Amino acid sequence: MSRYTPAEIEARWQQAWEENETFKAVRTADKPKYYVLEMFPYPSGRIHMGHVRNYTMGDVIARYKIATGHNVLHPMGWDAFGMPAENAAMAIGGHPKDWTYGNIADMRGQMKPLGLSIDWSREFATCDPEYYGQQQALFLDFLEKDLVYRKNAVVNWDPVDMTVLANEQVENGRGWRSGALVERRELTQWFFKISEHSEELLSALDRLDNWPAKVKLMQANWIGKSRGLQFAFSTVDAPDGHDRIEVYTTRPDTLLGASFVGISPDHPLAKALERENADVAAFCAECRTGGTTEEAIETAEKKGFDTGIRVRHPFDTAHEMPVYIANFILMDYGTGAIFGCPAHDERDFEFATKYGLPIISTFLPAEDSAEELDAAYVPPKTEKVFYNRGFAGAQWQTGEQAIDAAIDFCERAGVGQGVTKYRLRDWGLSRQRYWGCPIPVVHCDACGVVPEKKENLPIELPYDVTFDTPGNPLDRHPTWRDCACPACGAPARRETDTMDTFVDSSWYFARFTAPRAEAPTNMEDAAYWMNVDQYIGGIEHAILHLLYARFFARAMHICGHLPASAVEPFDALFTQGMVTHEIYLTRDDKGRPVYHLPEDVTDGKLADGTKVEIIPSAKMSKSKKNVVDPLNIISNYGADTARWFVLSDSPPERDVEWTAAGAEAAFKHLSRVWNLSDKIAQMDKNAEGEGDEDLLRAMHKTIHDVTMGIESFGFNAAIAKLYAFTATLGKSKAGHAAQRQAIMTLAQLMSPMTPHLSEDIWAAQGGGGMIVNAPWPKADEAMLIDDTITMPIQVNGKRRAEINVPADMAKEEVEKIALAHEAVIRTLDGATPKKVIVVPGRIVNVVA
RNA sequence: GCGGGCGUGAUGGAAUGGUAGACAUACCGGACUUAAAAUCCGUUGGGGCGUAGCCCCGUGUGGGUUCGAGUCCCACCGCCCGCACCA
Repeated sequence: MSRYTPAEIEARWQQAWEENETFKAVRTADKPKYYVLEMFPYPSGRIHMGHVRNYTMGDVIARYKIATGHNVLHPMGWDAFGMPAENAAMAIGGHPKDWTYGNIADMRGQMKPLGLSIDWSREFATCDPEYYGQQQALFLDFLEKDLVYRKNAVVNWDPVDMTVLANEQVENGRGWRSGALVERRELTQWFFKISEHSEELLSALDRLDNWPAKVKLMQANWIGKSRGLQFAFSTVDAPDGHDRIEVYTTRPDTLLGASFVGISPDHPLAKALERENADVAAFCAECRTGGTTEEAIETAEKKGFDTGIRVRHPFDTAHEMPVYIANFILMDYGTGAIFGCPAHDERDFEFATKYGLPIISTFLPAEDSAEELDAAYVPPKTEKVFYNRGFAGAQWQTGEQAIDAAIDFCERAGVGQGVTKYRLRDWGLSRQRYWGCPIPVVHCDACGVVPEKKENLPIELPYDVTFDTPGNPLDRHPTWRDCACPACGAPARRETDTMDTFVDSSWYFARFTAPRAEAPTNMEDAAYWMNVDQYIGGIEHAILHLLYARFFARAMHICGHLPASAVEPFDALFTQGMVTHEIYLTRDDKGRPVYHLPEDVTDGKLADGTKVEIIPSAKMSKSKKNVVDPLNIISNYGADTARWFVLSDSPPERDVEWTAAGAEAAFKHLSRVWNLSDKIAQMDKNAEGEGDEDLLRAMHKTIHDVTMGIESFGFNAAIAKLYAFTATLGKSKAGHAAQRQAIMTLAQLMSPMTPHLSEDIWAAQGGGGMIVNAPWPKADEAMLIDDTITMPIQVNGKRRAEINVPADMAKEEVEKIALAHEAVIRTLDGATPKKVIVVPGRIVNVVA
């Protein structure tokens, strides 16, 4: 008897697919198209189990769609610009370009043995000049259509290394290399006008029926549409030009409870005061340390500085309130100034308590509630409360009603107007780094900022740069910056900032439809292949990447690079979970953890018998030594085993824990299937047997269940059905013809997950051609219906018995049989049933 | 701090509001073997009783809706993801 030898089988079929160009995406009129895309990888140099899981899921869909008669586009590329390449150059020397392309070659070599159905002829990397040159062309088109502009924005500044830091490079408010306290500093930067599209990006979410609800909700909250009142306080004793402070509030119903005004340290008034008052300057400088992330700002201790300036309450000019500079107010949202109502906002309450400010309620839980509060009273906006200081007179109403009433009242009183605002900010794309797409503009002393001419694209990165000092090597390069002004021809300077890598990943899906086109896209190809029918990636991209890509598709349409039908580029989205692994650790004499590799641990012990602590289900990370290399799994068990396992144990949207035992079990199962096929192939071709009908019924049910499983991303459930059917087939005594039909169908149903094994079985059974080209099996509806069914019988919701009845039995008949059941009579104990609920084909519930 | 998600046996998980624990792992038992491995078969949520059977409890905690809740609603606890310069 022969054995299952994946190494030999997999190499053979991969070669066959390649020779036949099986996965080359072609446009033909006779078939519908299907575009399946997994979020392309960053070329770190090693593939990991997360990649295997991501690409296997896409591959299952791609192969299933090939089998169901589609022209499938399933491409692969590399998100190749970014900081790690520069970090590597700083840490170990070498050049980011060499490092990146070396990693791409390595990873391609590691990916090919997985047997993915990828059209490799479309491969590109975002650091290819052919790609980023087209991206520069897009930038120039965006500039022409007024979709991009320049303004000041803050960055993290490391005062020791004299360089801009990414948020990731700021650790606890300090630079990761220098350890210096990070400061916020303003630079002039390029911005995409994404916020102009806020309403459209928000309302279009409703049409994305095949996106996870949670992603749409996160995007909607991120865009953050709100209705509120914008008005001004008039100031007392403020510097010239600051006689008003504009404020935006979503809770104008609390305006009569205002007790202070807060402004951002970056507010124009704060800046004016800073220039003339050393104490203010010191406070603002303190506020500007510690990184630019919203998280850092909002979790920092709330601090305020009383400017001594007062404002008059618009509805009671005798009521003067202090103006504080406060570190938790963001200049980017609203007007950069707020009024504080401590009674109905927890943060304001904390602030007022700290600085001894009055706490004035505008509504209370009840008419006779005490006005003194020991905490902010913040009920849901839909709850009815009693307004003791409302604008529509004292009365009961919900917050929602009161807000509308307040806006209305204020507008009529001439205090501001109702406005709609969005939290979404414009997308800053400038990066002060080398390894990115150069921004194709020139700075000329006479002409100002001038776009580069399209015929000069791509503006290529120079190769001769060094990374021995922090900062952007393009700034230090002796000649690269020097150029002629495209407008006047005078000597000018090239912009040295490069683009955010999110720009690269915001249109690569469109480029895949015509990767060698002389323009960013070819409209014919884009019209045929777009949209991406199924996009698959991690939930961590739920907001930024997906929002930017949606904006880019709109912008590309405006510039004529995508059809109108492609402004929502991803028809269906699936967010998959991570691959995790246990962490094994012991403690050193100071109690610090010492991590151990999985292969050094047996039965929870090290070789010397020391017991290890086990942390279950942790994200794979090199420093925790819990990384499993897919290449080891492939060389031990084959790609089909790795693919089968990552799909089998957990639902795709959840994390899956990699276990050695699970991988072993997957391999055993595939061996079992292979042996089963081998046994059937050796059977007498004319052999008759028993139970052909039962086997074929089980087969058709399996076809149905697995098809549903694949279509609904229930891969783990589909695999459970395949396990069960394998067991059924293994035990079957059916004749050769039925068994052959069963094993070939099993191979087909498994083929999206285990394509090599399936091809081999197909060939061994004389299937003819390759299984990858065979049409997907169809379940015979007549074979799915059972004549009799088992119905559980509940008494008061608890299961007490079950009965076997014909599937089409009338309700009354079922009820009669149920009530006559011995266990039901016993449980009722003489009581008369009040009601009997019969759910046909499902369940009977007797209510006593 | 803000936004989103998740929580079911020893473990990963299954379950259109309708028999909780499919399928797999692990454990235990059996067959085969001189033995082991491999392979095959079987048992296994917890507790109890008069043990061919029956009863009670059970899906993070506490409430609620329903004939019926793992599933829907509210509150709490724990963990995970994102927070605009990580990709």
